[in-house]
Amino acid sequence: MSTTHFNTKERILGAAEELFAIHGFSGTSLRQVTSRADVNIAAVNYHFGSKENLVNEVFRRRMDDMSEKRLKHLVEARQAHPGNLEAVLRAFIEPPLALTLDRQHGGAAFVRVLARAFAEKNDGLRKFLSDNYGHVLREFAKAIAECVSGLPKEDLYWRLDFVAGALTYAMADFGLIKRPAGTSEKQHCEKAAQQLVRFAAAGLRAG
Amino acid sequence: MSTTHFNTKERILGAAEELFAIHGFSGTSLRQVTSRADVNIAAVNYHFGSKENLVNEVFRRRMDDMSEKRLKHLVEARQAHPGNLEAVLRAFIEPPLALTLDRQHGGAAFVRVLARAFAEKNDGLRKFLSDNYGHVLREFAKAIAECVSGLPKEDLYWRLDFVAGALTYAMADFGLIKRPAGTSEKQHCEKAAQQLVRFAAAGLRAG
DNA sequence: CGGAGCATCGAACAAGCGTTTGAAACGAGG
DNA sequence: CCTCGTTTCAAACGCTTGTTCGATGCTCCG
Repeated sequence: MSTTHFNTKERILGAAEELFAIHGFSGTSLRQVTSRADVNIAAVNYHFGSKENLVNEVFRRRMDDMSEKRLKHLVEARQAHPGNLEAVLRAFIEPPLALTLDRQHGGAAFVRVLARAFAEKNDGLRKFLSDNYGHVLREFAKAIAECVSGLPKEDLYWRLDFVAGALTYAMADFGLIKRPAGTSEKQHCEKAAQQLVRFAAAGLRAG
Repeated sequence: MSTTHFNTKERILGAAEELFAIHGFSGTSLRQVTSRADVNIAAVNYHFGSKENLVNEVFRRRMDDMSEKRLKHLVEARQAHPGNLEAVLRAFIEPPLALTLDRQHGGAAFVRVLARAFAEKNDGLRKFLSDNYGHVLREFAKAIAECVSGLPKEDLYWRLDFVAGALTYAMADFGLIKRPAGTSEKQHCEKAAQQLVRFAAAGLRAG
């Protein structure tokens, strides 16, 4: 069998993801991982070869899925609402934010792992991400440029970075905003997406 | 004497700051720190008591200064340009961005340490920051509310988080933007500030 | 000179780290 | 039934971690 939650490999990936989100990569020991996964310590090196390799696999498992979703949404958005900036931004913002809700499959933990990956000056990891998923960002840059006519390329790149930063913050719920008691997690996530789309659209259109 | 770069305590703080920026808190060993500071390993626990305490001191040394600068700029901005959103944003954005230039005193390293602090789920550290410097953020929230009339409090807080996220990203130069070959570091920093102020102002004013 | 007090030193501590080992358990196919 | 390849296991590997220790050097004051 391949991807049930009950084989050793998947259990290790899940536990590692959760612990990396909380304590960081170097702050998480393999013994913590294997203990949470209820698995022998030697299983990590048997299945993944090394700790560094485990880190990479934790990323690959989610990033592939997320990038695919983003690009699919982008295509749909450009067909359904040609030239509409908000639609493009939703395609960029909603897939990662939706992961926040995916508590069952551990997606919630992954968004923090992702945020952390950018803070860590881990060059190997950053190169891995840039090499494998950089084309997604470039695709969105093109789409946005078509929606905001007359925006110089330099300004566009600056603002795309700002949007990415704001998104990262929102995903990892750093900051001031905490989910109010009355609202569900789903509502909170939709609120975040809606707020960010409005903010980012206005920022990208700035004169 | 108190704050020269040549006594043991300051050398440790400086080395720790640089290494924390590169390898993170748990990724940096005290032996790396003391080796770079050219100091005996026991000096850390003698002067700071523990590694955790050293981390806090690394923050306190810079944050006090930065918060003071931000609030001072804010007061000046409100006097010189009452009701002007861009002026308020400059007071918020420029002090941390200016640290990027302060390579001589290690400020450049600190901005990365700061970015990392938010990614690390280190609750002790986050509480420390929120307790000691939360009032600064609240002060800016008030000032911005006065500049953008009719903006609901909820929207304001969301957008403040987005600005903070974008700023963090810009400071640590994650993202796409890299300094072009022809421009000085100072020019690049001013460009970042100008771009971010324009972007954030438009975002905050979004209808 | 002599002792007090602070700072620094090399050396050691127990604990935890990532990784490796060799043997035991397992299910499938001859 | 027995063997083969795969997976899991307890135990140990050598090494690094944060921290502590007692001794040594230093400076200042009586």
